[in-house]
Amino acid sequence: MATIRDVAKEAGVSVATVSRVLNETGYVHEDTRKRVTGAMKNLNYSPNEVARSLYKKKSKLIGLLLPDITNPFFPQLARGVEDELQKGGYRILFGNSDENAEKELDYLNTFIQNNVVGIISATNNKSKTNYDGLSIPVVFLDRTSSDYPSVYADGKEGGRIAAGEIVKRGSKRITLLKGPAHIQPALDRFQGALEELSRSDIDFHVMSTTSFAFEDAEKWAKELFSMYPDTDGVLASNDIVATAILHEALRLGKAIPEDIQIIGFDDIPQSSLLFPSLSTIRQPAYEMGKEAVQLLIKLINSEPVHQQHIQMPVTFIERHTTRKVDTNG
Amino acid sequence: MATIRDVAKEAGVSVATVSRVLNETGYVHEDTRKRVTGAMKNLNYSPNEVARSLYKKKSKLIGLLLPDITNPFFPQLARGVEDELQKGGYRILFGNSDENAEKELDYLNTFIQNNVVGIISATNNKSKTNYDGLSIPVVFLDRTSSDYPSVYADGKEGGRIAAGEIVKRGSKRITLLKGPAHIQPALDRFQGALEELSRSDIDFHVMSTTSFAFEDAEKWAKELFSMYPDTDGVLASNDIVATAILHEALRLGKAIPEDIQIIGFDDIPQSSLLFPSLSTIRQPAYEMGKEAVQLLIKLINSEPVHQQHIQMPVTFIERHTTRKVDTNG
DNA sequence: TTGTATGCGTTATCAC
DNA sequence: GTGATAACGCATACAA
Repeated sequence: MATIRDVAKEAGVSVATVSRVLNETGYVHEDTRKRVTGAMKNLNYSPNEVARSLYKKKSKLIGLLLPDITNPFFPQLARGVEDELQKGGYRILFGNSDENAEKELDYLNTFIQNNVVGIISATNNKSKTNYDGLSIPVVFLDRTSSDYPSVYADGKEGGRIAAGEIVKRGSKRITLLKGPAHIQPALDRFQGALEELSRSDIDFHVMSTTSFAFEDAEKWAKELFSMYPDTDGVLASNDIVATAILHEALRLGKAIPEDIQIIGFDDIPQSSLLFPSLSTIRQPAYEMGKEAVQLLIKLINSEPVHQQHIQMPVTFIERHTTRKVDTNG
Repeated sequence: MATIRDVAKEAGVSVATVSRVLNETGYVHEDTRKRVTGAMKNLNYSPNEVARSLYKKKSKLIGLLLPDITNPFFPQLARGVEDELQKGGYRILFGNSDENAEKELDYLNTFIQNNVVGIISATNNKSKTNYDGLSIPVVFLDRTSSDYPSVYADGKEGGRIAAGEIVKRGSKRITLLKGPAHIQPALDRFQGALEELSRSDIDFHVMSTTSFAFEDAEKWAKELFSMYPDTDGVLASNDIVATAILHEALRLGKAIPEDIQIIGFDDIPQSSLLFPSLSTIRQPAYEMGKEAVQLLIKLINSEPVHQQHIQMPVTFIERHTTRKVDTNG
């Protein structure tokens, strides 16, 4: 690896001059500028970001902390983050926390140790104390916070919409699935649905799905139909769980959406490829990622920020696990 | 942020001594060691990885380059990589290349500029020249290479198995889907299937699916059934495409697996949640990620490596888009 | 057993 | 316009 010194020697100038042409700071004669850029080309020079980072006490790195990239909701988020970050020349230091406070703290520390200039975190740990005392901006993604800037979907409204739509379409014995209690967005959508359901005259059960893991989804599905066999409407905690419910319902020979209606949450890409395709509440994951980055970059640059808390809209995606509203039963 | 100098002052020793206790190198009296660790605690000191990296010319960072984390096959890989890397205290600098040579080169450059000690790349670009002249170890993941260490599944064998199984189960008019020509693993599985099919007396068509994107999957599915409406067996280029085919077949009122058998490739997590659940050729993605890291770390440490090219086994996962072999038609 | 001094590759502050 | 040089935080060779 060629260093700035090598370039300086090759071009017959001082390192200061090389640095000037590199950063386009200060005056430098056109001729020498050419000699320098020529030397850079010759030596295939590119500046050492580490040295730069050490001196300036700031890098072009940001830390991205996700609960688990294996959950199909997060790749979308991550992609939004990356695409937007790339525009500003930032790079991603990446980690999965598994919603584990210790792992989270560990990653946070190494982010700091590597001079990241900002952090985007989508973890839902109670221990926000992990973030206190950080001298760099943090924005929470898919997570509300009064203390920190955040970008999140309107889960409560999503829950309300889902409940409203399923009731409007004629389900009478609804099962409401409650996601993990420690995950705020899951709680929000649950509470929204609960609120809306309570407002109606419909019977409903609440059942807890204490994880969003693929391996467990099937278990919840079987449990649901063994406990509430006459359910004719399911409000799932997310699309994974909804997929498993759909699978099990079909396996049991139920007609969808005639016997049972199902509404998911998230609108992960594969939901439209199910058969019948899954009606769901869409969160604009990719856009949320981008939004979070835009906010973070403003913060990094100490630009004025109008909104510290950005709530993104959710929408009902009507597909084929719900009946048409005209032909409701 | 406290520096080593602050700690030294607080403990009343020199920075060298602090460095010694930090790295457990050289002798240091127990008493002073305690004073130093105490001071570290007091000041909440943790070493600056950037300075360290600059001095030692090596970091605890590795670069991970994926085609697109949004493709459900890759999160598994990524997770395997991360989990294994974590054990060694390494962190991930992450990027998606979109199989775009320019983006790839861009990421590679910034990896180098940030002093990564190794790179794992799952891109399938022809331009392996991007990697020549790198002074750090690279291992290719999900990609064969004679020039570089690599970890990949036996795609050709997978293709053979898939073809063999669908023939054995009685499909007579098979459509073989060919993935993007520039993606070697897709080509391998195609060629394996082609080979096996050619060996039989079965009629078959070949149709190209030139991308693995969700948005296109539906298009391939419709195209397939409009071009080859009497197909009774589909060998899909991956599980996404298979999912779309299944969806379309069901939509057309075909009975699965009686009218059509479908076999996918990858065994992404959601495949088992489809209905009917998808028969597929499993690649051990998570394990492949781990394997790649183990190889990379040996390379980084200049340890002897028995196998530069690790081929992982693929297996047929029999689910419900294929008929039982006893009751074949 | 401990301290001093040097350098890792850059940028920025001064002189010239 | 350009060039020395100090400094960023750390690890090491060498002295003491």
